Amino acid sequence: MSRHDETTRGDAELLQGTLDMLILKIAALRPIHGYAMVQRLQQISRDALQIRQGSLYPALYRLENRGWLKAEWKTTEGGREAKYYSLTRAGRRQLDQETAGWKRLCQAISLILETAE
Amino acid sequence: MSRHDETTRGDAELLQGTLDMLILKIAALRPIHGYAMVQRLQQISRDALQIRQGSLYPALYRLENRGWLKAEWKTTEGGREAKYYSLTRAGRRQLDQETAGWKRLCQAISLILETAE
DNA sequence: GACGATGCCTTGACATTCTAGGCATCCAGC
DNA sequence: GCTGGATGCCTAGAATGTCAAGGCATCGTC
Repeated sequence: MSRHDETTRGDAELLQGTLDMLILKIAALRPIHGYAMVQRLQQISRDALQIRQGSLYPALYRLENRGWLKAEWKTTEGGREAKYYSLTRAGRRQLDQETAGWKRLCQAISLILETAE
Repeated sequence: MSRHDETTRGDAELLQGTLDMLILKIAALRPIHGYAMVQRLQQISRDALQIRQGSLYPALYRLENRGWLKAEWKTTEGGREAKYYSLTRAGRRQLDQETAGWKRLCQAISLILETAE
């Protein structure tokens, strides 16, 4: 996936506030570097989610700064240096909290959307 | 509900991008004025959603400007003048579209969150 | 040696939401 | 008659997060 792919279309935007949760979740599965996160998220969501690098890296920086992620340079299978992110204990808590909040909001919005009359 | 109630607590934030959809939905049920929207949304969502007036009114202005809502001054049951909003045809389309997008995103995020291993 | 994929990053614009106020009217209670 | 709360509208400014659009370096392949 080259840089040009990500600039071709503008749909598939995500909801502001969910990106952190998604990143934390992906990092919780196993340590992973940024570039791979994009692909993994896209793959799991069956192309419904398309995270931009311009959104991802600032978010990673933010999450690391808040102590929810920790980074470590390692070598990929491809033999390159990459920054692997994994969850801290606080990150785990944060993920749980955000997940709970997400579900609450989801339910609330469903209540609204399904109101007839 | 006075202004002071809404400044006392800071939780129950909503996701950026969902407010427009919620407003359109509420207005689709029946013409309604801004002040009542807040109460209605809170009531239907069982207090899970708390819309701030400072978010609401700019949003109403935005939606009206885009041709999705139309406003009309009428008298409330309480005998006051209030601005009643209702959906335009384009607003109806927009609501359907946003609802579909919301469901798609919801599903995508669920896929991520429910990924084990 | 050009091009695509892999990897990282930054800058600036943009939109949306929140904070924190303001204003006017009406009614109930003291 | 006055005060405070509820009903209704609105705004300015800050904070935040995302996006667009670039840049850089390395590697492999044609």
